[in-house]
Amino acid sequence: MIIIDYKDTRPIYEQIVEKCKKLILTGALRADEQMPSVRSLAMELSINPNTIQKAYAELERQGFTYTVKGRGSFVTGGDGLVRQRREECAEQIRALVREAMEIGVTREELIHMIEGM
Amino acid sequence: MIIIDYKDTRPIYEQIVEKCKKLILTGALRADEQMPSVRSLAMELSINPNTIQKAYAELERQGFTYTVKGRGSFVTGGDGLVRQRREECAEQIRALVREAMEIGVTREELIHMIEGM
DNA sequence: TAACTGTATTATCTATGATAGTACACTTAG
DNA sequence: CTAAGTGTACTATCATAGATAATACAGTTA
Repeated sequence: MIIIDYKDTRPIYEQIVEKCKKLILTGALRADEQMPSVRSLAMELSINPNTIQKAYAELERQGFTYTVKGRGSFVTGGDGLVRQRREECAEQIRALVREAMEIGVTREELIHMIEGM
Repeated sequence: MIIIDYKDTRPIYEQIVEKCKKLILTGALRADEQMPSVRSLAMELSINPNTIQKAYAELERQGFTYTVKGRGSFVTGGDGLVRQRREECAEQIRALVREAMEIGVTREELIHMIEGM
């Protein structure tokens, strides 16, 4: 289920891309499963089809989906995406940890925080 | 030193706010130290003074600086800011860790990663 | 064939960011 | 006191990105 947050400053198509990526990575949308059609999703979210198309084009560009003209958009198979996302996650965490350390947070505090989750 | 990245999609004033916050939190700009004047910084970065003013207003709104009319803008003292930023950092890390775990990364892997930094 | 897919194009509207120019009140060095 | 420096406020204008609107076309499939 996709919900648009109109208070969010980020553009709608970007929110859709991010939400779809999460659904795919968590397995909510399975490999080779068909994505909702451009028009139906636009109708469902009460937004313009062009906005959905922009989101879908970006998803395909990033390798999360593939499209067959006349048939629809489908979720890319394989776990390469998950591995890729893991690396991205790791890099983001590293960057934040670096920043935290710069202002005096210790390794121990961070580890303790993660252990307590 | 502040450098504007024109490839960055974020607005200039936002980049300036973020950079100043980092300089303050890391101690590069010390408490009660005077910030560059709106006009001089605008000149230095070759951008409009209004853009600097917008960034400075935001910095003050977030409590990072205080201003005295006719004198200038100054860095806020105290370590309340650092504590606040620590909390923000922690929350961001928690969110990322949650996401990482959703796609199968284990606590142990994360902790090992941090220990190795 | 009809109804569905994705894709492409053009035009328009809106909001945001940035610029430009000016003005005013305050502080301070001279 | 004056001049030059501060922050602040305001209006107008421009550029761009995001979103909408309305069509149109090619491919697929029941």
